Amino acid sequence: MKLTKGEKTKQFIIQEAINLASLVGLNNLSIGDISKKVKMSRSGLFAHFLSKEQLQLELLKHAEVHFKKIVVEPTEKLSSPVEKLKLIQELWPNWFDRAPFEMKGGCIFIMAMLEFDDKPGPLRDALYDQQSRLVKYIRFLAKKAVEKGELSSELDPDVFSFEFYSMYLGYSIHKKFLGDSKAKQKFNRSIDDLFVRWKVQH
Amino acid sequence: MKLTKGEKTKQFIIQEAINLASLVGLNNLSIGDISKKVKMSRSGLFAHFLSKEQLQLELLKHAEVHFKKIVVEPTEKLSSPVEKLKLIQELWPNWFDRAPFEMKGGCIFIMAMLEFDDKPGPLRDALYDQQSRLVKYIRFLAKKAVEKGELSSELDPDVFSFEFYSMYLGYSIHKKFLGDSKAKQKFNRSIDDLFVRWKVQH
DNA sequence: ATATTTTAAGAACACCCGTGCTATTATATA
DNA sequence: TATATAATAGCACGGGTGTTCTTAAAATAT
Repeated sequence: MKLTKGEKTKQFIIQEAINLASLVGLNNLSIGDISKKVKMSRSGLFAHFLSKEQLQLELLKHAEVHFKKIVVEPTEKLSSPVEKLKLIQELWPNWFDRAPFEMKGGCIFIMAMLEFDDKPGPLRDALYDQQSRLVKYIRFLAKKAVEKGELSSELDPDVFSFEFYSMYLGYSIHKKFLGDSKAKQKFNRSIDDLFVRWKVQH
Repeated sequence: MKLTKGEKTKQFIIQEAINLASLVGLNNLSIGDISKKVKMSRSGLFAHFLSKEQLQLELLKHAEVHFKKIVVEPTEKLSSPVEKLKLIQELWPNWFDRAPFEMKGGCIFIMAMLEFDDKPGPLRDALYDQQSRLVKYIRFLAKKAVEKGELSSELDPDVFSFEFYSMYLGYSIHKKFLGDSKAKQKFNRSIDDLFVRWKVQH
């Protein structure tokens, strides 16, 4: 399939904009800043999108597509729920490093959640949708693992997904803001422990 | 001690501004918005601060003072490290509800960390300072608890504080953004479990 | 009651914002 | 290669930004 020039530059804009958004947030992102980055006029860039909100939405969708591709879809080849969860554990931190766009500022979703939690609209809806789906998926896997006897029947899948998700948040903050070089190590220790704790006794 | 009129309105400004900042973030906070809220002119309000950055710093400091008063200082009366940690567990979620200012948007520190993690300056420094001190305090208590034999000697205080802090982050996101009404319950289940896990066997 | 200092408002500053309109240039198609 | 279409730039708009300076009013001290 051949991309028209417009489509090509649009993709380029999106990649650069995502990088910028991971630094300043989706909301603080300004069309002027992006246009400087891609060396276009504000109006020329703007013509690719119907509005700023539309631009933000496209960035979010674009990031989501790659998030799925990088951390969720690989798990579909595995049959064991626990193995799936362990693959997520491996792929989730630094997932953005494997994406075709840069994300120097860290995970764009976390910042976006805080930016939009008091700002109703299509952006918050889309973000809520994808993040709650992710949490639900983790919970689903935990539940399946219990059913299959891979994890203890005393495990509450709701609490499991809460802890798993929390650890990722903690990892992000520790690594990015607190500058903790052992953040990933601690993340893995904590998740590993989560599995050990709820392992069925043999 | 008698407050001059200027000091009184300044305090009022700070309270209203913190409330606003918890909704939109410290960075997106605009002097125009605050002035509308307190029904003053932009310049009249501005005169109370040397710059916007100074205003942001004062908001951060003000919030910190009350955070300490509400969740840290009460623990100083207790002698047992584990009891101190359990009191933090109780006071940390919704600490802002007990503060003299409103914080409708949730914990201001979490949002600020994400806003400023790529923005070097005095604000990031102050924030880094207070948050890392908090993590260190939790780690210190965990270490003391191990030394006193209240927690297992196999516990790594570094991982303990990582998990404790992560759970608070998870609690905030689950409650505020994901609208999880059981967020606090899950937070407590997880922290309780943290203590059970590392309890010394009797 | 008067003098002085503090507090607030008003207007103006240069700058950035998202967006619409118009003209020009580059591309794709015949 | 000529023509139709798509992509981009330029300009202008109303409005918001932090900040400064000048001026009037209000609070405080004498």
